[in-house]
Amino acid sequence: MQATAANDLVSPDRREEVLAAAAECFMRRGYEATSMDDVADMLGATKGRVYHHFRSKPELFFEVFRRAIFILIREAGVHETGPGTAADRLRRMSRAHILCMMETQAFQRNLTLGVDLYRFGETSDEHRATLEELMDLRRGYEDAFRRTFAAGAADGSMKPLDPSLAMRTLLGAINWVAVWYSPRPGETRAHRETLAEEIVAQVLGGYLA
Amino acid sequence: MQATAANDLVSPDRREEVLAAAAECFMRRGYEATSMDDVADMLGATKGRVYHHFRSKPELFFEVFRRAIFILIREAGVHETGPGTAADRLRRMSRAHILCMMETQAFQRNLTLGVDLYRFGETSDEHRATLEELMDLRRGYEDAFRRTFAAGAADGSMKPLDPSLAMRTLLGAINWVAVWYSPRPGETRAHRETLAEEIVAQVLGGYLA
DNA sequence: GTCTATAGAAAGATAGAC
DNA sequence: GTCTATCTTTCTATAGAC
Repeated sequence: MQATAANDLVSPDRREEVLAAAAECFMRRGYEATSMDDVADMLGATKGRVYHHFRSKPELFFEVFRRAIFILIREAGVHETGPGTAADRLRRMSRAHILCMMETQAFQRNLTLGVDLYRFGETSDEHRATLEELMDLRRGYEDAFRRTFAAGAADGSMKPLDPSLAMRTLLGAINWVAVWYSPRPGETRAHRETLAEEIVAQVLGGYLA
Repeated sequence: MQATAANDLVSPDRREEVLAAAAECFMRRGYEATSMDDVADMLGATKGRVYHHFRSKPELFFEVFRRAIFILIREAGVHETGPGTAADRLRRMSRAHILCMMETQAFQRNLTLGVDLYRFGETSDEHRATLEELMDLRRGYEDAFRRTFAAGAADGSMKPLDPSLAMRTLLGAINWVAVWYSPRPGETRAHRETLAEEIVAQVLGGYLA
């Protein structure tokens, strides 16, 4: 169908714009404090446009969340398999994770918010199912770090620490980048990569054998 | 005045109850998602009680925030001065910080929320001044870690790393405890201390000379 | 010091024009 | 596909009884 083909080209981009605006708003003000009007304002539009692409505010948030975790899996998670020792692989995973925190900050900050919603939120059955699915995605991503810590203990490249605890302290340190980082004017990718390397060097030092 | 003396004994406790309930609510649902009715419900009371002790919702939040940072300064910040090398002092500071994250979790989670409010929030002049003051308190606390990293480079007990970056990665790792930690039934102080020691051992490893 | 009742503002969501 | 107008609910905050 030609109409569908056209939509595949045009509609996703418009939808994408709404999504990016929502991520930015959620990051700035938080999920609850962000109104649908805020998202629309950021686009220079009105609510009508937002509601045309997303049924409700929770669904808008879920899409932002899903996007954030997909980016992490694609950019960092993939390095779980690769050459070298477990320590080498963990270094590549951490480096990529940090760059994601810096370059898709608006999306990534929402991962933390999502956890809160999940742990304490009173949501409908439908939304709860979606949250469950999203949390599974996040857990799966975290498992890659857990497994790599275990692999490091096995291949001798890393200290034999509790893999779950190590995963949490490592992810804490590098997730926090999304909290304090803000790009300097004129900053290049090379600057961010240098910064990421420094952080990795500091953080991973404690886990290496 | 006897009335005042009585208030000094009674009123603060009632106020304290409201404060603790607010911290708990803010942690569970976040600041914006928490209504004054939610806080009252947690007390088995109505809004009237909350508004009797706190003029507005922001002021309630500010008090929670202030309490959180005071606890950190009192419990962890004080260890900046003490015996041993800078590494020894940083160990004691981190250990105490982690225990605060576990034992006053409800209060501590709000420190992160406060940062968001400050970075992007559109607040009144009065509230902005208060936020400025609270952020100075937080900055001052962070400076203790920064200074101790610098002292560690000077006395040779720690690697000569960028103190600001090291402070951020360390605090990221140990702040994250408040995000993932949840107390097990029957857990004792001794359990938490053991856990805190493990985390400190893992995290500080990378910074030691 | 706490409650009930309510005013006033803001937000999520929908209907229908264009 | 986007806008205007509006319905409905929810929330902050206050007034006044007890």
